[in-house]
Amino acid sequence: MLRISKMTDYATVLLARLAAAPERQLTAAQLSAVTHLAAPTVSKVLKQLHRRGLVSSTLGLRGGYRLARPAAQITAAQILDALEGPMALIECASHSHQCSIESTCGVGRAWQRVNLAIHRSLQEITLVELAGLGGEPVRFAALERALRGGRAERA
Amino acid sequence: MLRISKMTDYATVLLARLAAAPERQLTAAQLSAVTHLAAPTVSKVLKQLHRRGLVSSTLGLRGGYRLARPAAQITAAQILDALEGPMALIECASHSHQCSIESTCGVGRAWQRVNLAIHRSLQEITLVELAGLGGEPVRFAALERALRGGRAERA
DNA sequence: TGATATAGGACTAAACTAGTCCTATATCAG
DNA sequence: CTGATATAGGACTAGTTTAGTCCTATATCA
Ligand code: FES
Ligand code: FES
Repeated sequence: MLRISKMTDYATVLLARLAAAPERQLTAAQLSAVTHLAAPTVSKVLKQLHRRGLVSSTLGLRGGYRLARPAAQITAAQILDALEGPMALIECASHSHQCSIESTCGVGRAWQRVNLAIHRSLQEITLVELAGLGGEPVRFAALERALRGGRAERA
Repeated sequence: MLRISKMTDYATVLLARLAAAPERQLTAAQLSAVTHLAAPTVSKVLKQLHRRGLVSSTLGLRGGYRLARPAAQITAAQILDALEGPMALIECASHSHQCSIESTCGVGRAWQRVNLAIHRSLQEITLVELAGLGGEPVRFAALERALRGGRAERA
C-alpha cells in the first residue's frame, strides 16, 4: 500500500536519534552503535540525508551529523521525498506519457489525486511526532479527523 | 511514496470498464481490445480480481467477467489489497518481528499508524469515483477536508 | 603528519515486478 | 458427441529495483 522502503525507515530512526539530542553532534559510528544498524548502511543513509538538506555535517576529526533544522520543521513528506525521490506515484503518468493507453484510461489521474492528498497529509506530520518526542505519541489528527467527518464515527 | 504497481493500475482500468457497463458481461479479449492492454496481462489481472472476489465470472462459450457487486461498494482499499496483498506497510513490522532493532526503534509503529490512516481513507474512495462515473470527477473530500481542518485553507 | 570523519560513487546479490505461456476445465452450439 | 470458446491456475523468464558493501578522496584537528 504505502510502501516505505527500509532505507526510509532507517532514515527516520536516525533522524529520531538526532532529534533526541539536538545540541550534540553524533558520528555515523555512534549512530550505528546506538541503533544497531550496520555501519555502512547508516553512513549511506546519512549521506543521502545530507544531500537532501535534512542534516548538516562536520568533516574531519570531531565531525559528525546533526539536524539541519528543528525537528518540528522536518516533515514525513520531506523524509519520504529525500529517500525515495520526488514521489513514485502511479508509474504511468510519472515520466512524460509513457503509457500506451493513456487516452482510454482516465484512471491514472484519479490515483494521482489520491497520492497528492496523501502527500499533503504527510506534510503535517513532523519528525517530532515520528520520533515520539511530543507529548502525544503520534498524532495524525488531521488525517483521522477526515475519516470521522466523512463517515459516522463508529462506537 | 504511495507506490501503486502497474498491475493495480490496470486493475482499476479494467474495473472502471466493467463499472461503465454493469449489465453486460465482457470477455478478457473484449477488455483487452477496448483498453489496449496486452491480452495475457488483462487475463492475469482479471483472474486475480476474481480470486479476490471483486469480479464474478462465467466460464465457457459466452463467458466473461462482470463486477461482483455495485461499483459503489468496491473501494480503492479493496483494489489495492487485492492486487498487492494485505498491505505492504513498513517492512520491519510486517512479518513477525524480523527487525533486529525493533526494541530501540519505536519509529516503525509511527509509520504504521500513518499507513493505517491512509488505508482507512482509501476505504472511502469507491470505484465510482475512480472510474469518474459519479457526478463529480473524483472526490477525496474526506482526505482533503482533513488538511483544511488542520491548516488554514490557502486561497 | 597521521588518525578520524564525512563525501561520493561503484559494485554485487537478492528480491520483486511485469509479462508471457502452457495446461486444464467449464460451457454451449451444432 | 464434438469442437470452439472462455476462464482458472500456475510455471516461467527477463528486467528492474532495493539493500547492502566497499573503495577512494577530502576535510579537520591533535
Ligand atoms: S494512464 Fe497508464 S494506465 Fe492509466
Ligand atoms: S521496527 Fe524495524 S526499523 Fe523500526
